[in-house]
Amino acid sequence: MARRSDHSREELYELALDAAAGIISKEGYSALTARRVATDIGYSPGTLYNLFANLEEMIFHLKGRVLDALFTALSKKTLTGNAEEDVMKLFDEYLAFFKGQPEFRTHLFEPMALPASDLPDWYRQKITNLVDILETALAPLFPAGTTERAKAAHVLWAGLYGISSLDASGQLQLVSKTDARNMAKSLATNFLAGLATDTHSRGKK
Amino acid sequence: MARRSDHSREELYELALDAAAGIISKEGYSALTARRVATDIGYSPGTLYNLFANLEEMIFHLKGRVLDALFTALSKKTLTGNAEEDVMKLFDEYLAFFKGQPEFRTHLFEPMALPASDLPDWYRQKITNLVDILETALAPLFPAGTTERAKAAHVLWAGLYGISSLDASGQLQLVSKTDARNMAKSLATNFLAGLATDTHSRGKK
DNA sequence: AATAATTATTAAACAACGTTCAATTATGAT
DNA sequence: ATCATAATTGAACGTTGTTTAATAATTATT
Repeated sequence: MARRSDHSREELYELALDAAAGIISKEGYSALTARRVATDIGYSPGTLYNLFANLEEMIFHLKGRVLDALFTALSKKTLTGNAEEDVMKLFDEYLAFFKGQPEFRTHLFEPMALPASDLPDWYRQKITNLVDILETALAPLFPAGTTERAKAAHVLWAGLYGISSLDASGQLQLVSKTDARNMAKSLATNFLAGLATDTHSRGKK
Repeated sequence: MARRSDHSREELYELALDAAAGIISKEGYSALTARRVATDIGYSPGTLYNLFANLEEMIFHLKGRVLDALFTALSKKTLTGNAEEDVMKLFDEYLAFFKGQPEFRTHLFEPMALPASDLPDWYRQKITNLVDILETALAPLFPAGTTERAKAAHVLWAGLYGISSLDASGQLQLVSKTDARNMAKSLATNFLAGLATDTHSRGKK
């Protein structure tokens, strides 16, 4: 019942998130409890409440970490200038990132069940950064900074999110034999081909 | 501490799911507890465990109900034979279905966090039925029963799921001003246009 | 250097949760 | 009428998230 100073506040923060991630990947999301994290880092549950407002906030910060890690993975990819090829490159990396870690995909990559206005700026920014990578891959197809480009990036982002979501939950294999990569490729190819026809011929309907 | 027979097993089942849905829509998902449902239907918590193995299973059945309701809503739409128009009709109905009920979309339309092989057949069937509606709308574009048609339906389904997911969590408004319907339209239009080019010209790469 | 203020840490407690179970009583079968 | 079966319950168990008063280490002030 005393002060310790074995770790700084920042160290404690990292320690807690490390422990939380380890628990989830080794024993599943349901094993993640405040007491368990506290035990694993050698502190009492109360200490966690000095770092985070509550468990939910701790998990929220863990989600932030996942966004960071995905950003790092996607950033490593070098783009060729061929939009379709580059989009597919990013799609592949995205799917690979979560492969073998369905627990992370299922529980740490979901949107919050909260009004978006309550999302802190640092979290919004992490998402924006991710979508921006995709938008960059679309640069060859659009003049810079157009709303069309942003919109296309968002549709691709949301579409891939959906594919990855159904894949992680095993729902893809329910109905079709098509795997996630196959579907992602179909999305990228056809959506981009469709964009091309839009740009060229304006007299559709 | 006695037997009652005020309601049959089936009535009790419906009563419980009614109560659960009411609690969620009125007070949010976090208010949904076994004790609360029991209180609302005038039984003790133990009775719920005579109906369902556990709370999770009860929620699972509630999810089945949501799938049924969505199926009913989508089935009412009459298709015109114009694929793009019909797909958009279905997309609109889908988005409208969850509008104003984000709690349902967020918590009762998520894939399970379980191995797909554990999903009971009745649940798989409900999902299949939904995707089949979408596949029907693609009939004008493909010979019946082709894997291409099924695949296209699944990509559209997953894509819409992603859009609706990010929308429900408010993440769409985070980065762009494009709303869900707008994005759904972009997905439908461009993906279908892309499909058309695929069918016609086979000499891409 | 001594004292005061602040901060980190903890053990213990609280209320609420999911779930189980022995006891009890109504129903259905013999 | 009797027996078996099934439904219902209250009470209990273990666990959870969270709060709090007490305690001791650090930091600030003099």
